Amino acid sequence: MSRKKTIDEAQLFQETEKLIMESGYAEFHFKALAERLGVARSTIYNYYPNKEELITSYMVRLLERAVENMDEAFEAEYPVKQLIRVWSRYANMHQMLQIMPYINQKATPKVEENIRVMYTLFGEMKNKIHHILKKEQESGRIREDIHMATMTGLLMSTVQVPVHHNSLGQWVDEVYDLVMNGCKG
Amino acid sequence: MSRKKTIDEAQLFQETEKLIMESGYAEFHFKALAERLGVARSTIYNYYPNKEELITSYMVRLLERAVENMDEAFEAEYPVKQLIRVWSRYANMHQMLQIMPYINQKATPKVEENIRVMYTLFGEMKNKIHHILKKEQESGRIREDIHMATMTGLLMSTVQVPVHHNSLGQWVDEVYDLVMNGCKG
DNA sequence: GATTAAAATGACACAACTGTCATTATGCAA
DNA sequence: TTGCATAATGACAGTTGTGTCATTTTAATC
Repeated sequence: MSRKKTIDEAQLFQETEKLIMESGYAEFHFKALAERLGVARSTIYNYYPNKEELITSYMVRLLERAVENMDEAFEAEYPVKQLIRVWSRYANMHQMLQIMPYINQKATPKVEENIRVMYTLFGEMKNKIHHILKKEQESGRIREDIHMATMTGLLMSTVQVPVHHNSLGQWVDEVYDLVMNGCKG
Repeated sequence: MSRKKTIDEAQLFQETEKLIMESGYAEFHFKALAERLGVARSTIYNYYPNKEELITSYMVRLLERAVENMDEAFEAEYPVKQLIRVWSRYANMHQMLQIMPYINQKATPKVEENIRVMYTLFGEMKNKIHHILKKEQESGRIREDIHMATMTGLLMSTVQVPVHHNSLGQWVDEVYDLVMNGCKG
């Protein structure tokens, strides 16, 4: 019964990410999005009432997946290395998250709700990293004379290190080596 | 002769930075800027023809100063530590630079020129870091088995590590320790 | 106090995105 | 094939920032 939909949420999310990655958040508006999807701008309003809800919904989904994937690190042989690997796999997520300050976070109640959920997920991520580092400290593989917050911060900042190698594996190897052993000759 | 100016470039730059730091680039427009400066919006057009030229001019000035200040690291006893110190001193500069993708870089020829200058200055910064690391390698204080680009990247990414301590000095101590010696227990 | 050069201002036309809604199109089912 | 539910659409009004310019204000000088 009734008419078929021409787009779905998956396409919406996909084009949202592509648009933002290619053109930045300033270029992210329903006019540009509609063009890429091949539908009229007003069609998108049947799916999301405004761009803030669309983008934050997408971010929540990204974060949820990332949080799930971090559990791999708990079971890995070298948890910290696995952490860096998972972390780097979500490099574009980090790029997406950087646009948060530019989002009108009070656009609608739903947007505020999404932002709250995102902060909760951030907290979970930090907790997981914290747990892993703590566990590594207890088994003596990580030093205990540096504030945990500084180590967590350094670990999380490694996603900003540009990938110069052909394979992500090499990047992970080098960064892990540096994080664990430092630059000292 | 003639009328006195009510604002100058210094005020313009100061309020520009404050506005962006407090409200983000999306809120940076001449209407908001004029309100903070206590002048009419059109007044600002007597100083800069558009916001892109204003913001990029300011960034060029910031970068120039940062590049100058990096020379301190060459003469310091612990060059890498000094590098981290100078680097961290310009934390708000890094925050400012993050808005670059949101600037309409083709707004006017002058904006394009400013962007070019900025890239040149970036190059200089990278060169200086490179030189310092190279020199440290030669004196055996830094290992040589990791790609220079990865080490430079890690060093530069440390500005993202949040400052948890009361004093910036403690932050520098810990980050330097981690960068040099790693997390290994 | 009149003159004048430079600065400040408000109004105007313009451009771009937003959100809504009445209308039109589609596809299934009776 | 007709009826109906749902999706898509285009047009419209509203909002906000942009850039210009004729006019007004200011202060130094004559």
